[in-house]
Order: sequence, then structure tokens, then C-alpha cells
Amino acid sequence: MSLRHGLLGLLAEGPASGYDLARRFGELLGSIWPAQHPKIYAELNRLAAEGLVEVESEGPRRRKAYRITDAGLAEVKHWLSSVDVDHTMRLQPLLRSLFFWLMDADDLQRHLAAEAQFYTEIAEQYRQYAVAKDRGDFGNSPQTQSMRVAIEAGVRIYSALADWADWAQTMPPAAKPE
Amino acid sequence: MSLRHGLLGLLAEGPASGYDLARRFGELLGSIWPAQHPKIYAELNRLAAEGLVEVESEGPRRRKAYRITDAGLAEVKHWLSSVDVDHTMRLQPLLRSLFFWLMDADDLQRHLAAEAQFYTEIAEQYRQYAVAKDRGDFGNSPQTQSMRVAIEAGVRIYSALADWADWAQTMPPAAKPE
DNA sequence: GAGGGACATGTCCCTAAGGACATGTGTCGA
DNA sequence: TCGACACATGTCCTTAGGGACATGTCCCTC
Repeated sequence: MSLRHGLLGLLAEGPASGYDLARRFGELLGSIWPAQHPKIYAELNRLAAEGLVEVESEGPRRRKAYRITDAGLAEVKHWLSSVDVDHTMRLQPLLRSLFFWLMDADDLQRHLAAEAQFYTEIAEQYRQYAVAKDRGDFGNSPQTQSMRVAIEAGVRIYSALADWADWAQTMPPAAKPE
Repeated sequence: MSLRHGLLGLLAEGPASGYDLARRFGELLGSIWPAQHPKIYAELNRLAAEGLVEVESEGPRRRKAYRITDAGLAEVKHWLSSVDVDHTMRLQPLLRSLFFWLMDADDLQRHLAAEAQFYTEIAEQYRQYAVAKDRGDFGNSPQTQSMRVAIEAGVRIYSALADWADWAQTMPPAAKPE
């Protein structure tokens, strides 16, 4: 039920259409909470049916902007402060790492190098965001304060993964019993 | 399709029953790739039907131990070196952090403190594992070498999250426009 | 010998997510 | 004026995952 609350949270900042929300998920949220547009439109309809959001306006090209209702705001706030955090982490790269011993040394080195590069790039992207935010590019609203916190998490996690992949390359290759 | 390859990878170490595999997923793998037993049994049956694993022996209490076949081994290896890594990350705690501005300062501090504690504990657990491995408790097989690498990732990620939660507590609370 | 608990394998149902496919609309430039 | 393209919203199908429920077995202890 996180997408639901993700949408409500974004709508708490102000009205937006499904398209807007899909874009925001695609940009900043893409790597921490992927969501495709079909899911988003479907969920918005469900939220509207439950009275947690309402159509604020209909624009050109069928655009429907939604506004969060009081009930919706109460729901996100309740979720944030009273519902247990789901700490589930499902990281395929880590699952794979358990099976590195099945790879030959060359493939493994290539793999780790590519992983390191990937994580380094994303970390760098987040770092750029952080710099822009700290420079004041996005203003100083409470929302962007929170965004800054989320970005910091991105920087730290992806940096940690990049460092890990680098470190793993220095591990002595397992003496492989063929 | 990661569960599939996770099972094949574990079976590459030696024959095991669904029950054994479910336990291994519950222990070490629990926090990086959760999997409940119904999924595991179902997937094993599918793998057997496709000839990637085969029943090695039937023991007491209906126990069926599976052994990976050559085709199965080829399949994991192919996955490891030729299939693109899925970097999807879906971290509810980070999603929530985007909406911290909706929480009142007290709730937020409590939340962050609890998160920090949670991550610190898990990081510590992984650190213990790492120490045990480095002490040689699990031998020095290539498999445990890889396990060591995976554990290191756990240590680093959870430490990063713990540090992040600590850092977030020191952020000036957003001047909240009520 | 009765009962609890770990061992062991499953079914069933519901929701979440991914991805292909479908469709319509304003705008702008060639 | 035609076409490309971004805007905008959806359906449909399949797979993955979570969780409740069901069942049977062996062993150990009381």
C-alpha cells in the first residue's frame, strides 16, 4: 500500500494530475520507488472513489488534476506516524553476490567494475541534486527540506554500494575447485 | 525470476530440500531477498518440471531433497554473467522520508531514532557474521568467500542507513507553515 | 501413551507490479 | 496542412509476492 501513500504524500504538496505524478515518480522517485503510469492512474481512481482525493479541475487533453482531501491528508499522516515501517529490501545485486563463486574470475571482475560504475554514477546524480538544493535552487520550503533528506539517503546508499563493489574487486579470487 | 536463480544458486552448493532452502532464505537471505515457503516449494516443482533440478532422494516425513542438474547449473551461470542486473530498489523508509515535512517534530524525532536503532542493530548482526567468517567459523570454501562479500554489503548498506537516520535527526526541523 | 514441537510440503486467494497495447489531444515546426 | 511529439489516460494480461489455511510425520519429553 505504499504507492497509495506515496501519491497522497505528493498530492499533499498541491494538486497534480496522474501524468504529473507519474513524471515525479519517474524522476526523483524512480530509483527508490518505481511506479508505472497504469498503476498510478488506477490508484488515483481508487483513492477518488474512497474520498481521499478529489478532482480539482479538468483541463485540456482530458487532464484531470487531483486535490487531496482532509480525509486523505489524515490518512497519510496516520501512515507516517502510526503504521509500522516496512523495511523489506530486495536487492538483486546482493542476491547475486552470494553466487559469485560460480562465476569465473574475469566475468566477476567485469561485473564488479560495471556495478561500481553504475552506483558511482547514481550517487553522483544524487550528489548534484543535493548541491542544487543546498544552493537554494528549489527554494526552502519544508517539502524541499524533506527532499534534501531523501536525497542524502540516496547519496549514502549508492556510495556505500559503489564502495562495496570496489572493495569486492580487491578480494582475493576464491581458489576455485573445478 | 530472481527466486528461481536464488534457489538454483543455493542448490549449486549441494542438494537440499525445500524446507532447508526456506530456512536459508529466512536466515541470511531474509533481509536482502525475502521468500516464503509456499513460493519456494512451488518454484522447486516448476524447476523440476523444467529439468533444472531433480529429486535427489526422498527422506522421512516426505522430505524431498533436490539436486541441481547440469542444465540448472548452466542456467544460473548464464544468469550471473549474461543477464542484466535488476537494480530495482524499493525502500519504503526512503519514500517516507520525502514526506517527513507532514509529521510533527516530535513524531519525526521518535521515528528517526527508532530507524537509526533498527539499522544499527542489523548492521551489527552482519558485522558479527563477518567476524565469524573472518575467524574461519564457516571454513574457507569459495561459497563462504562469496557469503563474506554479501555480508559486507549488508554491513555497509545498513550502516549507511543508520548514519543517515542519525544525520537526519540533526537537520534543523523545517519551519512548518501551519 | 499423550501431547507438543520441529520437520516437511503443500493449496488457495488476494494484491502488487511489470509491460504490452490502445487511444485521444493540443502544439509547433517543416 | 501534415506529421511529429509531448501531453494525457486508460485496459488487459501475466507473474510475483504475502499470508492464511491445511495436512501429515517423526521425536522427545512428561
